[in-house]
Amino acid sequence: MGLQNTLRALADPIRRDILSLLKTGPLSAGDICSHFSVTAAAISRHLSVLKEADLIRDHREGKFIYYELNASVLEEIMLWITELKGDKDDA
Amino acid sequence: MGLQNTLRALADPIRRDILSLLKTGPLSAGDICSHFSVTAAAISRHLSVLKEADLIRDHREGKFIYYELNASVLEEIMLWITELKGDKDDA
DNA sequence: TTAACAATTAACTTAATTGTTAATTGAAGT
DNA sequence: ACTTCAATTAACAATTAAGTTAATTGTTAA
Repeated sequence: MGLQNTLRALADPIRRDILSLLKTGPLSAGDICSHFSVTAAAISRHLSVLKEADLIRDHREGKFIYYELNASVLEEIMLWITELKGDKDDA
Repeated sequence: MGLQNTLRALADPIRRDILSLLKTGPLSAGDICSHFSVTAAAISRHLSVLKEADLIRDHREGKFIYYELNASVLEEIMLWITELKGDKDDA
C-alpha cells in the first residue's frame, strides 16, 4: 500500500490510460479491453495492479465486473510532491 | 521525456529518497551515496535515471559532481492528476 | 446439468530493472 | 608523467514486469 504502489501503478502508460477511461464513470473489464490492442489477460493484470494500489474499485454485476476510479489515493502523491517543492527547511 | 519518464523515475524508493535529500540544496554524488546502503555504481545509475527525467541537474566542480533538484517537471504530474480528478466531462 | 460468456489465474517467454564487481574517465596534486 | 580520488560506465547475475496462450472460476440461461 501507499505511495510506492501508487507510483508503480502509474508508471505504465496503459494503466494511466485505463484510469483516464474511467474518469467518466465505471466500465466493465470487457469495455476497457476494447480500447486496447493487448489481450484481455494482459488488461486483467493491469487492473489487478491498479486495484492493489487502490486506484480502482470493482464490483460484480452478474456476468460483468465493473471498475470505477478511486482518485482519492492520488492525494498522497500531490502531498509528496508539494512537500518536495515546498518547504526547503526540513530534510 | 515527459510524464512517462518522470513517473518511471519516481517509481523507485531510492530515487524518491534522493530527491528528498536534494530538497535542502545540491549535494555531491558521494554525499548522496553516503545515505544509502547500496554501491556508488548503483546510486550513479539512479542519478542517471533521475537526470534523464530532468528531475535533477548536475554540474562538475573540480573532482566533485553536484546534483540539484529540478522540481519544475513535477508540475506535469500535478496537472495530469488534477485533470483526472477534475472535470468529469472529457474522456 | 450443460452450454455459453465474462473475466481471472496459471504457465511460460521475453524484455527491462536493479544490483554487484571491475574497468574507465576526469580533475588535482606531487 | 604518475598517483590518487570522485564518479561513471561496462559486463554480468538475479529479480521483476509485461505480454502471450491455455486453463479455470463465476454467472446466467436453456
